[in-house]
Amino acid sequence: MARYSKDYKAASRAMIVHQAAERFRRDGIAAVGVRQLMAAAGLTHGGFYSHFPTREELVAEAVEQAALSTLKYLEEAVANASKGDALKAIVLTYLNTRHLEHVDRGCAAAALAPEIARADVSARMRFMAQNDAIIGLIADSLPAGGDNEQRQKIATGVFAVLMGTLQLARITDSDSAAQQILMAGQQSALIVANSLGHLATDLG
Amino acid sequence: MARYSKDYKAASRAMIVHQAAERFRRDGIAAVGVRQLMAAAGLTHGGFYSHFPTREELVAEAVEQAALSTLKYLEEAVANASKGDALKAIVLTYLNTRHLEHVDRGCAAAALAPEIARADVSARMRFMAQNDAIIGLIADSLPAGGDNEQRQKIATGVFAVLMGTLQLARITDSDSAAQQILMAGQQSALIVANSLGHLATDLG
DNA sequence: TGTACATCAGTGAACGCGCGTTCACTGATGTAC
DNA sequence: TGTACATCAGTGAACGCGCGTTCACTGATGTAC
Repeated sequence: MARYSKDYKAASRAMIVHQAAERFRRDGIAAVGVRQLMAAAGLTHGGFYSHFPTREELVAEAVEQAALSTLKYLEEAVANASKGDALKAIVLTYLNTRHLEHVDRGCAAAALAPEIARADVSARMRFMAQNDAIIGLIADSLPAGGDNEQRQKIATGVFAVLMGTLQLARITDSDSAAQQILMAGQQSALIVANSLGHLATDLG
Repeated sequence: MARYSKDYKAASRAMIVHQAAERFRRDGIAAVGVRQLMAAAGLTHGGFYSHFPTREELVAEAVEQAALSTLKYLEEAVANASKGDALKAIVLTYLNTRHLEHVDRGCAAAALAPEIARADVSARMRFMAQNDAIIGLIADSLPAGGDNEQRQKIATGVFAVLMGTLQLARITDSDSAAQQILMAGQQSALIVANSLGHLATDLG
């Protein structure tokens, strides 16, 4: 691409965001510096501030993009699933060995949720917009039943199981323990999803 | 306490671990330096290495202690609950506004799971031992039914909902949205717990 | 087409700062006689 | 009881290093004529 073509700088910027989205998920947001990131994008660090006003702004953008790519990945899984199997497709796409092992390409929430909670308000809001879309996709994939509010609650619960399960499985040192955790999460996610239409459990 | 009494140095060490357990949860493990930690414990940084061989060793110990204190807190909630309400007590103790707001005193998994997954093997194993005890407490609090293996799976799923829900609720900028997430998590956790004895949902 | 100049994406030295870790030291407390 | 010495928890300067950020500069590409 020509250095002065309309898209040249945009491509550099996209590369920086792409590398950040991967490395933040792999190493943690706090552990990745501007220099390493620019080097990973094939650039030197000095140019960073012609693309982003601050490192924080890149964090917001990278986290948003990471969440967006998980949304797209799950949408694809749903599109490829046979009718009625959308939810099962989401659960098995999210809770499997490949996703367990590829933190850097996986769900931003699973890799970074507590760190995102400590980020500035703009990063949190941009992340949440994408993550709410994921929860919306889950809501649309639930079995029939319930009003919109109830479906939203159940979808939120399903996502919490998925994310929490993946995080737990990533902490263990044993492959077999990780597999057992993944299977527990699969079962629990489907239990929550299939509860729609049963009597709601009341905390009374 | 006398400077040369048997417990003097042990008390300093305990103070360092205590401060680390709080600050790691509040700010993230990577964001807390040895100097700030020693200052918070009322000491200067040079003495750190007469207590711990490396910062990593403190991380392992602080994370273990943080998880242990959550275990004790939940055990107390169970002990104070009327018979048959143990699980409900755990869910309402874990998913409430107080816990949401007090990251520094709360569940280590909810505050740090992805960072713990990146820590060295000793930290991960020591954390997991305590966290498995929490899951064991949940298993013991489930309604009757199921074999041990099934109860363990369900307890793992319940914990994943609890942890995942708290993390999601902490990301939002809005109190009311956080409350809605907490309520969704409460409902989902109880749905998973009460599934014991129903027909297991199969992934077939 | 060839030359002069403007543009601007990217470079790399430099800023002050905090990191994890080491180490010679201080000085209060303990023990020996 | 008083003095001399040993112990050792804690101190703070110093090490090399990477951080986020700034800025004067480079040099390839573009435009004007």
